[in-house]
Amino acid sequence: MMSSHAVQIALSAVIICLQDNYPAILRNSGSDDVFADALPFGMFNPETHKTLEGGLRSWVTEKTGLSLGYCEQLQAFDDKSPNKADGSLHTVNLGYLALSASGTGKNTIPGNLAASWKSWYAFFPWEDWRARRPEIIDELIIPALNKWAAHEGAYATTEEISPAHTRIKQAFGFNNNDWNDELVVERYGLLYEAGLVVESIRDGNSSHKPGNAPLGAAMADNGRFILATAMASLRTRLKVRPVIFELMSDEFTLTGLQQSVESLCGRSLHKQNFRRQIDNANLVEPSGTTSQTTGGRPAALYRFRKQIINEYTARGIRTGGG
Amino acid sequence: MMSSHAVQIALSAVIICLQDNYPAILRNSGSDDVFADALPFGMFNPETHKTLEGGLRSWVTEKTGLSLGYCEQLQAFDDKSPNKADGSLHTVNLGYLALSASGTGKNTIPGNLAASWKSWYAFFPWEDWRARRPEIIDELIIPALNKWAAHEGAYATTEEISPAHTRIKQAFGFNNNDWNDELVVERYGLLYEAGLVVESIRDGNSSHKPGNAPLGAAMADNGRFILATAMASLRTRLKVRPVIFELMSDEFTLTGLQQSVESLCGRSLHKQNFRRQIDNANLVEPSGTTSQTTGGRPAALYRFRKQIINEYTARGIRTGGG
DNA sequence: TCAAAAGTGTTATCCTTACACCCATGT
DNA sequence: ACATGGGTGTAAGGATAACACTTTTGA
Repeated sequence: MMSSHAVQIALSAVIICLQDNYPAILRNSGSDDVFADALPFGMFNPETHKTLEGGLRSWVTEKTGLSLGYCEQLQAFDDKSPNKADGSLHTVNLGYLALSASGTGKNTIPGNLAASWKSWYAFFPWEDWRARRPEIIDELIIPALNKWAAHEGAYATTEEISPAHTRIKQAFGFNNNDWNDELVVERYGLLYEAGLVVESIRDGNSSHKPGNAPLGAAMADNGRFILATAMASLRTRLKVRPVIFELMSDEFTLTGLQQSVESLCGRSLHKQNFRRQIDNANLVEPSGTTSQTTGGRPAALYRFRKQIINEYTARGIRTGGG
Repeated sequence: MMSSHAVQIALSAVIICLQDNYPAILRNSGSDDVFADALPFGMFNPETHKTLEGGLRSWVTEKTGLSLGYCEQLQAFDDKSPNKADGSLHTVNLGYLALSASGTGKNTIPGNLAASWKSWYAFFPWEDWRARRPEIIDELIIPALNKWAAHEGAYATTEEISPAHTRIKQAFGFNNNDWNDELVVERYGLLYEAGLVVESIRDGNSSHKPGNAPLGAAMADNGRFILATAMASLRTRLKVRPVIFELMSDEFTLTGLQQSVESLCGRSLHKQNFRRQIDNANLVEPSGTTSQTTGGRPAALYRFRKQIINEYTARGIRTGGG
């Protein structure tokens, strides 16, 4: 007899690698509709998998051939999709963040798979501030959110700012200079609640008029929410642990390192200060060789000083300011 | 037919409140052996519970009568206990951290329950540095760990420090001054691996000779590991978000606030700098009244400025230095 | 009057931020 | 020569860490 507590656990993976100028995630593209993109996942099998993370690693290797380095559990996510009536088990989504290092062929996946890399900014265009404050924010997002908040916060007094407006300001910044790159989940959550992303309409959250502009590419199930969590986690982690090197090739230029960090946190950084940070933290050492492929003066190549882990708990990279 | 992927999810809660001078957790004390203390939990029921956190809140309210404030999912934990052969479902433990505010009667739980509060330092005596560096570290822990590491790291060259020794130094501090209060999991993990806590012997991790001194009170299953995760999370969170006020009464003195923070991070803080922190951060406002119960000069009472959340993303409390 | 705890003022130091400038290579 | 990107030095500002000292109560 089936216990009323029986569920199954889907181990969903946000697998990230760095491509030319943006972080990319591995996604399955099965169907043909707007929800075509889905996070790859495998079911946890308690009989064959000793641990949850072990289960994840085993299906990733099996299905994609990628060998994962850094791997971190994100959270267990509620399945918000309506219950299937076919008696199949309720599924709980356990999200993981995994990093795949750059390097010759390391990120290639077999051609026969319906999986491929896609820029994470395709799903979150408002998160990329490297060139400028994205137009989509002022042209579409803020007006639509304010409209929603005005409706939502009708009960707020005129003196106090409504809770909804507060959330908007916190998430998207009070002014141009206080954008917080870590609030990815808060921002997506607002857009979802306000009915501005396609997933929100799909899930029957239709008490709000759907915006007619699609804000970023959608994903199946709660894939985009899990991705938002992964982005936030990585952007946070980056600043306190040297995880960036899990994504780099063995050798890299300082500018290359800086661009990688920038692509992850979606902001451009101050060159000199970035270099001093790296220098002070003793995170890298020169490999002795140079790269001539950068266009101007040849750049010295560096590698990660793995020994730093033996010296003290290695810190990450500060990205404050610009 | 039972799917091979079927599991059940136990929602385990680390419920924390502040008692006189230490943080306390709610624990069930059922049996009579060393593993008597267990984290309270309830099974997730997908038919009645809409969400995972909802499921947790509902059984906590039902069984304990406590109304939870802040609640945060920690992680899904592997069940390390050997599989039962009785065909019952494999259980995955989903850990939560929940805070219960102080105040008249707010933390009282019905007398008919086999649950009660217990200092978290009973389980982790080496984590309380408020009075001094705990003797247990130098008298028992470090010698035992070094013995284990010497055995473990036999392959290390004489020039390089062995990985095991590195982990010990990182977790317990290179010297007296660089204790990192957030590394609770790393420290417990080391003790577990080295066979120095009773749980490690119980779980059959007996390749190492068991130490004959019990290091802290044990817990059933992986309860102590989950508790370690909760402590680490709270100590980290404390410094970036104003969660401390979820544990305080409505009104408090600055010294009371400081002692609460100290009890959580297990370190004593510099009074003047603590006050300046609080002042600069605009976290509290005077209530206008004073408390005469503190022994010396009456102390002004303060309350949390809830509006701060409307002004910007409120920060937490720095605890760096001493 | 003295112990005990509350509360204030000031200074040295370091890290962050920002600016201005020089160097080596390809075209 | 000049454009392009690599690389360095130095100064202003703010937060942190540490210091010494005064005030108000109860016993």
